[in-house]
Amino acid sequence: MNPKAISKQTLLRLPSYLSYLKSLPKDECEYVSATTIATALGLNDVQVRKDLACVSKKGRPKLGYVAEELIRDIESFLGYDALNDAIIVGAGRLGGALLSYEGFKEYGLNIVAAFDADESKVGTEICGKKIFPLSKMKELCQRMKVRIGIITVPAHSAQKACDMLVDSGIYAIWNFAPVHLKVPDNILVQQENMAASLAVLSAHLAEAIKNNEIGKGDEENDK
Amino acid sequence: MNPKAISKQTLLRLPSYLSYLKSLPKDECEYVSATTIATALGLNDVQVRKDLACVSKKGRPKLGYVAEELIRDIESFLGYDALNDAIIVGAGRLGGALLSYEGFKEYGLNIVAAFDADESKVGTEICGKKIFPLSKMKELCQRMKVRIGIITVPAHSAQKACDMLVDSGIYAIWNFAPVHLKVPDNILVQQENMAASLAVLSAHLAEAIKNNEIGKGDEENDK
DNA sequence: TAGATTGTTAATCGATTAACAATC
DNA sequence: TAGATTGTTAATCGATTAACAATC
Repeated sequence: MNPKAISKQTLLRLPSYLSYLKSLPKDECEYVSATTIATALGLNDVQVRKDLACVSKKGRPKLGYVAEELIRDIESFLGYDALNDAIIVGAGRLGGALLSYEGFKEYGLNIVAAFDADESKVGTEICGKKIFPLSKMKELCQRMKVRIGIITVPAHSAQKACDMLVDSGIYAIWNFAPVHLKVPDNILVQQENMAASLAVLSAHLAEAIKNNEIGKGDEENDK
Repeated sequence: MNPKAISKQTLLRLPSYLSYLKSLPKDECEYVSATTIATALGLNDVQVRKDLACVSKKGRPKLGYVAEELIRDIESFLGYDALNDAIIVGAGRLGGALLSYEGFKEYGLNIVAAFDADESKVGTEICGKKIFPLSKMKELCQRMKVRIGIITVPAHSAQKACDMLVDSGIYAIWNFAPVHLKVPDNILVQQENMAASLAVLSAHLAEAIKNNEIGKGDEENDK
């Protein structure tokens, strides 16, 4: 059914390629090789080549790939060239930060409004984007044909927010609450798991301290 | 050298177990089975059992694991019981949001200060935490024995921020900039890749639209 | 031509899942 | 005892890497 099924790993790596390619000086680098990309990002070159093969045209032996083309192909594959409207549920600190971050437009994400249960927030604006009561969610989503919902409410109300989004006809959810959401099969949930990242950091640090690889402070910098 | 090397995948799942366990009503659930956890989080039960075996005591057949004990063991394994001081480089929107999020303490992360190149921000406070000029970073890190640095600067200055952190004696870096950082071998970088999450969301959505699984809006809700 | 690079096929590696005996 | 659950060993699966012929 799906002719070129792409692995999740590959999908996760594409944005790094994109940002690397964009960081290259345009005039100097018409061609870029998989080996170059791999070295810059600390990856295996065959892996990069396979990833690129999923989304772009063939490279040319000895030269590599046309950088401009690669950028366009990755962007179009990831859907960054078409703007998707999204709403945020939870206009707290994190929600506010996301709401006011202009950079998401580069990724094809356009946050149009926020919703919050807190009546004192309703009616106010963050960066020109209005905060509405939860009761308005369904109507606004359907009228504006919003397909993406972002959850930035506390963990205990995340499932409720999720249910409301689903009921509003949302198709994909980006969840910042550290909770596993239960959704119908046809709804996509992308978990943004900061707690998990933090766990990796924290565990490595704990391990290093236990093994005396680092001191309790900066001793290794002294004598 | 490392007696019980734990897989990165396991490490990433531990926080979900923890948050699930904490969400259980204490009085009702003295014991919790791997099967229950697995079902709740949409995982395989053997996987949960193997993960738990890495960090906790044996479970009891027919009953499961003692919930309280599991919570303690995971927390201690992840180092959440010992508070680590951290600093943030970049006091913009995202940096400010992280700075003012109290919840990190639960994960053993204590953000003590922020640094920013913008002179107009220097001297101000966010949630009682001071913003310092970059020039003060090294001295403060060494004096307070800070081991974790968080990067929330724009992509183009992330490597510079990173170099400064390394020079300041930082041991682990949590990077929110969508850039691959070059660091010495002994420094741990944890990449928080929102662009990658967004890519997954965006690509699935683009695919679904192409396959006509969803309409251009809410038509499927009509007639 | 020689050499860097591509793309593909095969081998390796690691993680997940299945099967099953042991336990309470 | 019967049945739910554990922990372990073996099988499966998928992703990464190695090897190599093809290309410019």
